Amino acid sequence: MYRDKTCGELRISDAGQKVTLAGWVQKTRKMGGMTFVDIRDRYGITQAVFNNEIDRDLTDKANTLGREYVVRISGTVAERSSKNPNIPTGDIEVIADSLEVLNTSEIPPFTIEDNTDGGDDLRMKFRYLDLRRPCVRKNLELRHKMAFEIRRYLDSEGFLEIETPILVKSTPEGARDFVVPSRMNPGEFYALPQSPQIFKQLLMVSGYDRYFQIAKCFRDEDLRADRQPEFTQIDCEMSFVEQEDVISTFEGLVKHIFKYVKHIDFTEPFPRITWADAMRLYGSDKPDIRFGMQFVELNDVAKGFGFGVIDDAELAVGILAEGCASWSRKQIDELTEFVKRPQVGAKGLIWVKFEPDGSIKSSVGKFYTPEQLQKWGEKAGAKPGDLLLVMTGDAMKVRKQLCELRLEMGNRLGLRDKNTFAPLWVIDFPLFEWDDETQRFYAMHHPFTSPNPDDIPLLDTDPGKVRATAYDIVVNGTELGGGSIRIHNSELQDKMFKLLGFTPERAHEQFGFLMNAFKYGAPPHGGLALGFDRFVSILAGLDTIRDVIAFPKNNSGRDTMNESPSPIAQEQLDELYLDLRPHSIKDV
RNA sequence: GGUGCGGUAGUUCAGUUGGUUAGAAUACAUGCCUGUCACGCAUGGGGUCGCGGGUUCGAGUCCCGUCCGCACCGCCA
Repeated sequence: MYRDKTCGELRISDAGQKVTLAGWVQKTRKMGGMTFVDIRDRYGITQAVFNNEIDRDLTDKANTLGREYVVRISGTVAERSSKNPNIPTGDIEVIADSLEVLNTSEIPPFTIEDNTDGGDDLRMKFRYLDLRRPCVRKNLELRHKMAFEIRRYLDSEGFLEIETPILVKSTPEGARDFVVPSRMNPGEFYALPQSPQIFKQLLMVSGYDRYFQIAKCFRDEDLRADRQPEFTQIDCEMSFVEQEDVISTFEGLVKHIFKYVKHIDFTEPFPRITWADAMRLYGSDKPDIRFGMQFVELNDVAKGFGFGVIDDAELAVGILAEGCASWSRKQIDELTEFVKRPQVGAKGLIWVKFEPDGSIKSSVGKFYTPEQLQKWGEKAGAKPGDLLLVMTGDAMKVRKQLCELRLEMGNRLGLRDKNTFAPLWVIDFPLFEWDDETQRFYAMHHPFTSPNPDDIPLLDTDPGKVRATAYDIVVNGTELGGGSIRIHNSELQDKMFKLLGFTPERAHEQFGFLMNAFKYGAPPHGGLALGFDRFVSILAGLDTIRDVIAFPKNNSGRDTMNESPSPIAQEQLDELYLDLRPHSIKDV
């Protein structure tokens, strides 16, 4: 046995005990004839002390230790004469009587502590050192704990965890596939799954009426702070259920996680909002409802007074920032600059200040009388001291732009606290999304999503108005997951494929096996998938999912630690019947 | 595919209008220090200013190109 205690467990009650610890040297502090060595492992940090007056050779040896040396130290636990209240082991120290260097270490390129001096780039290159830092380790511990509680909850609800293949069939719809050449089938390719969607539906046909999987998924699209090329979903499917059953089961899961992992009890049902209302009130299908500031539509009180910017726009819509009438010209100019950035793309920003003395100041004072602006204020519920920010334009566009401004205001006013969690369901998504470029409908969720039964007649007359039986769960403005009730009737499925522009041949080629399966008694079914990495990062209070993944990829999909992706040998290419055409790659 | 920001010591950064030997902190090394825990004090070593080209008497600084990183838009059923 290398050790009999960890570096995190010794307390004052252990004083007098003889112990052996093993770990990494966090820091040495030499105080003349006395040397303190902080030794660290997964569990914590314990101070060992060496004293010239007790053992000169041993103290000399301790003085040769460098950062991140791996050591084994034996000694006696003793109460410290000066305690450190900042660490759990701060009441004690180990008076060393032996020291063994198990391994030396080069000087690490950054400090192994929460407040590291290393930048992101360097930390990723030396990720195995970065993972030694307690704050990164805590994220992975949280991830483990959540995965454990997810399994515990779903098991108690009768779900079976079933693995589905990683080498699957490529489908053209949806995200770009990662593909894998098949050596045994020259010229043919597998794809890595974007999700286990079709397999889980087949499992329903097979009668496994409650399935889940903590599943790796792959999408070959550009990355973001919250998007990795490979990521993990909590993927679930249930048979003989309606939307309400799925929602209540997974609301239960989310509540269970908050309760047992974060010790937060949600006693009330999560709020629900229709997609149409979410767009109208927040300009987003994933609203952050930690704060209000809902949109106020001003067409009826602002149009028709000869101000072109508003008269010519489809929609004038604003948000009320309570107590912000005192904001300076400079602060408001910053907001204007913010909405004019190309990423937001607005032309400008109209502001109206309802001063505490009852007067009104505004950027559109030339066009509107105070009485007219007062009407705006009434519509928005403005009180003296409030600031109304208004944008105009094409309805869908201006809502998106105002959404950005609303979130920015939330940030500036400190209304987006990381320790506050505001989940909600967004329901009644549209079934289709019209694409101007290709002049056709696309499935907003996926082509297996069932239309709302009430809207089925509209499929033939006005497909754009058809609502789907689809739902998303949103927490703090992040889409945590979504799902739908699926189509289990092959006639309806045929109709869907037709509306989506599939020829019967192509539908058969792509999804024939699913269509065949549906001929043999498919039960009504539906499900949902939660983004596991996002779920962990939300609970960890992080903006990026990178820090809850042990070995993440960077912005360009590269792993800078192992330098992947990388070229492969000509022999490997030959074996796979691949011809790279180097010139065309260079030209790209 | 696009926009923005960044790349200077092991690390994090500063570097003015283009001008003397490119600095600070930290890390590292050496010495002193017996209760430190962000220990302290002293001394020291450490630079392809991402790379390539250009302008100039002179470039870390200006221009062009390029590579890399981060954030975002497009994209992500």
